[in-house]
Amino acid sequence: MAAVRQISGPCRLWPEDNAFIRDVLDRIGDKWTMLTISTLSPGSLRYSDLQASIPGISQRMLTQTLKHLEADGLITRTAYAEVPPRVEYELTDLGRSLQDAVMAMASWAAEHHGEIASNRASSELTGVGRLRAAGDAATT
Amino acid sequence: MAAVRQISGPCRLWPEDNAFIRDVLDRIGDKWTMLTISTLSPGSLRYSDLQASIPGISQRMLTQTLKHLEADGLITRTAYAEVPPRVEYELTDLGRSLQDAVMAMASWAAEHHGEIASNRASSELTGVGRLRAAGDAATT
DNA sequence: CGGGATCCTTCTTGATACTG
DNA sequence: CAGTATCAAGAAGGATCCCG
Repeated sequence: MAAVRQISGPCRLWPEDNAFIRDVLDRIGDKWTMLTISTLSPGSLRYSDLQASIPGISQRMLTQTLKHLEADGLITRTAYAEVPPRVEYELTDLGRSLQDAVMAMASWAAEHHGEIASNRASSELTGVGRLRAAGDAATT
Repeated sequence: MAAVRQISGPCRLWPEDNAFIRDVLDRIGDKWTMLTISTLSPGSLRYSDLQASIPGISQRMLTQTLKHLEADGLITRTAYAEVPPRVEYELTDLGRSLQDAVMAMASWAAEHHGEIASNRASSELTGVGRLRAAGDAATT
């Protein structure tokens, strides 16, 4: 019922139902989630492999991200009761379907991050998008 | 030079350059940014229109988001020195190029948020992706 | 090896009040 | 109308220590 109803307007995508976008975004829009998904794209990986593949992540965030993804049904967690504990994580079909979107974002990021960087540098100089006025006065 | 170099591997997308992704993601991965971009998709809008179109946003976040987007060169800000101040925001070409990626995410979200929701509900019951053990154990 | 539980610091965000 | 300036609450994240 609350689906993507057909809007008669021009290009109006999400009427007033921004809700579900924010909901989904709050999960997969997070950087670690994105990186985790992309890292799992090639195939299943173990906890330590993931941690190694995602440089800046802490085990706290990795664990949390992994659990969220598992709870959302985007990945599966398989624990092998071996002597040296081994746990493998793998994308589910649902998770794989997200890959495309993630790739789109990633590709865009790869293609334009240079442009964005220079834009930011410029506005930094011209003071265009200047913000940070509040709390900046911590001259104490 | 740090672009999407061709990797010879299987599906390896981002070598060890997760950096730029996180960088871009930190800006456009944010929910307000996504919503703002999508809201501006149809065409230019004024500040108040944007605020009205994005229900939960506070003027602080709207202003901040708008400035970030402007600084990144994703939108343009045009102020008309009229008696009732009027400022219009519009996507730039760069901003429009992001639309696709945003749409991809949005579409995916629209298509699967229901599925995700039920998955989450299930794991909530089965305790699969259960986290929040800390402080939760007030069962003493 | 794979986490679970904690502590503590920083960043983010919302509510509010004021201005050109 | 279109922001700007502050403040305080809360969430997010990192570093640690510990266990099975």
